[in-house]
Amino acid sequence: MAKANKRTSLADLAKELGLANSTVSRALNHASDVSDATKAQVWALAEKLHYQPNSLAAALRKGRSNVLGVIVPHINGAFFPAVVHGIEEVASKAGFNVMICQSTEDVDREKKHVEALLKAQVDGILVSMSNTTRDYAHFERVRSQGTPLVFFDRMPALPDACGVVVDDYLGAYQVMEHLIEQGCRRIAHFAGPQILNTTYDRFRAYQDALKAHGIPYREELVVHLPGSSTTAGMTAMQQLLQLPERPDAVFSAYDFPAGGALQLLEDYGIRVAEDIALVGFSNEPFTTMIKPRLTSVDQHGTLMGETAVELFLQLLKRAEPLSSRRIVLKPQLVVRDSSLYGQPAFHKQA
Amino acid sequence: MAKANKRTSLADLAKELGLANSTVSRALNHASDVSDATKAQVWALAEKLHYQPNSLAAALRKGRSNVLGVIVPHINGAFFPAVVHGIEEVASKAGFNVMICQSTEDVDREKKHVEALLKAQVDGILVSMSNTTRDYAHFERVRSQGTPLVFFDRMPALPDACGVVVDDYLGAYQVMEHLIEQGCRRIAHFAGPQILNTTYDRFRAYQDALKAHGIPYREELVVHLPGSSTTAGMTAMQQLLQLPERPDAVFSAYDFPAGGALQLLEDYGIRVAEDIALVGFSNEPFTTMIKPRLTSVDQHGTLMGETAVELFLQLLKRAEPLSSRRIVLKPQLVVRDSSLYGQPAFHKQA
DNA sequence: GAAGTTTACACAATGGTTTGTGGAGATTGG
DNA sequence: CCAATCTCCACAAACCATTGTGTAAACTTC
Repeated sequence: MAKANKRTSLADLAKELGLANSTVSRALNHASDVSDATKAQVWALAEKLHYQPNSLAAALRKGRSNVLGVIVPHINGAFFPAVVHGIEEVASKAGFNVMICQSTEDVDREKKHVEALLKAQVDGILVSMSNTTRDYAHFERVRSQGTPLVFFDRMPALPDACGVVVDDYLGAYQVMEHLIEQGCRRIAHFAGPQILNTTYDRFRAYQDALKAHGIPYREELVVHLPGSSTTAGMTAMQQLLQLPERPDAVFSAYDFPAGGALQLLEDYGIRVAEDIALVGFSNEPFTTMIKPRLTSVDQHGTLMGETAVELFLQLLKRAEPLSSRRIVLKPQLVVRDSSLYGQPAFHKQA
Repeated sequence: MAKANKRTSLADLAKELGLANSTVSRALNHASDVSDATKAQVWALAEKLHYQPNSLAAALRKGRSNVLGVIVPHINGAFFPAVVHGIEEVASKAGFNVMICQSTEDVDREKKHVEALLKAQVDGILVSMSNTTRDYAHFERVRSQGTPLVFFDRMPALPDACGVVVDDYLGAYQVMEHLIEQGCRRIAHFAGPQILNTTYDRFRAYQDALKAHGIPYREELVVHLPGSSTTAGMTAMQQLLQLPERPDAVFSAYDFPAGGALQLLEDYGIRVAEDIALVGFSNEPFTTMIKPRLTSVDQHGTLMGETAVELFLQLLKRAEPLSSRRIVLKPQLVVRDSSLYGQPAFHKQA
């Protein structure tokens, strides 16, 4: 009665049955070249001994681990969790395990995680870049090894990069057209880090939309946020309120700062929607809970995660030089009370 | 100029340098029994050839994968993402990769994920049970294999189960005492599934607190939620409003239903806080964004994740029969406007 | 009934690393 | 100068499953 903690291996089954390892393996897997009788024997014993195949050994031999690596900047807010949700859903269905890492917006940790995932022989890596990533050498390494690499949401400006993003430019442009349609003319912008394609595109759309509608671009109406927190939005709003002339709308690159601005405006007795329109970006759950409900842009996080995995699966099939594919999802402008300029937003009747 | 896509292995280094595999291995690892000169040689060549150790092979040989499996019911809301955040943080720091799975509240998927993780030779499993889990055979299997098993938040009623939970009973009891202190006497409860220790404890505390303060328990004031959504809370509130006598407080086992109730009450012109106190549970981000701000209970999700990993690391060290340890975190009642019964909650000045 | 095909399995190599053992050469001590 | 000790490294087994090849026996076919 020793420890006997050792898991039963395929070889144990073989020895017990007087078969060769290969026969047992074939009996358990593709199962050609082995009689139904022995198949039954093998399966019965496997069941009885609680045999569990060792994925590591199989992966080592087959050169395929069925593990998918994922690197996200963080797991805060609603967006990235939604993406992870979608990723896990589809990956799991396709027989893949998901290894998750967060870079915490730190390129060094991002690099380390890439290394660790490659060492773990993952079959592919899904990554949304940190906002401190400047060079892409660590990503090049992945591709040069032949490991499928799929970006999502935040992707580098490389011509041959695969990924799935949402059309931030379009989403932001729609926001702007909506605001202009509402009669807003002094539209302010809370900008995110310009190094990221996402927030950069939102800013670009802000500028282009102004231009297209003959509205002059005023630098003083753009506040670069230090983060995406509520308080960041409050101080940004405070800054705007100190201008000689108040903006009549604010388009924030994130939802939480918009929420902060909303709170601050309330404290100042300035009525959101009636006096100043407010729009966020991301469609966080709280946007439907607050008063007035916040107009925002949905990024389809779950769909993005699902699509990213499907793209990965495609890359995995073809051993070809990984044709660069970029899938662009359409964002959805969700108009709610906060952007209906000039109209009383509170107590709108059902 | 063939494909040459093959990654360079330890054996390649050995051959190139005319050394034995063992020497190269020792040079790269603990590095005793090998001269500094050859160590340098090995490292130099490893660098030059971009050698990346194959974790799978190492894990297979060492019987240790440095992978931690995590099973969560889902990745929605703020709580579970926070836990995952904490888990990844500490696990990563300890040199572990994290494999994440969601059961989607489906015990069958939970079982499959347990199987998959064991096959993947994970060094331990962290799990928060699905609400459809009735028997714990699949968990017993894990422990019988000697794989450390740590529950978090939702754990089974087994005497020898390890895990980290928050004291839901205490949190809920504090909610009740707070409400009673505010003068509430007809306190309603939105109850979660009674199969889960968490929501069961919240309900139990609700009952006990009433009893302790000589307030009769009224069955009609308890609504069992079909889910934890906003709409679930709205219909539950609607149901309560049809009672001959209105409750003067609602303690919801989740935040979102409380938010839904708040919206419904507003539609009916019933003032939250003034006319009816409202308390949720989980301290979702939206609780601070809405008006009135929602009183809630913080579950310290991130801390829970961190603690769970630390508990796992302890279990991993000792090969002993895994002493059952249950770590209980203190929840934090966060009193905000919505529960200040009788007081006007809106426009409270700063 | 001989030649050719199929069936069902065994043998052995393979994947990449770790680790116990052993041994040649260099060093030290008496 | 010989024995004892150390250094530094090689050899080979082990981890566990997969897979190409080889080979008996059973079967088909004319």
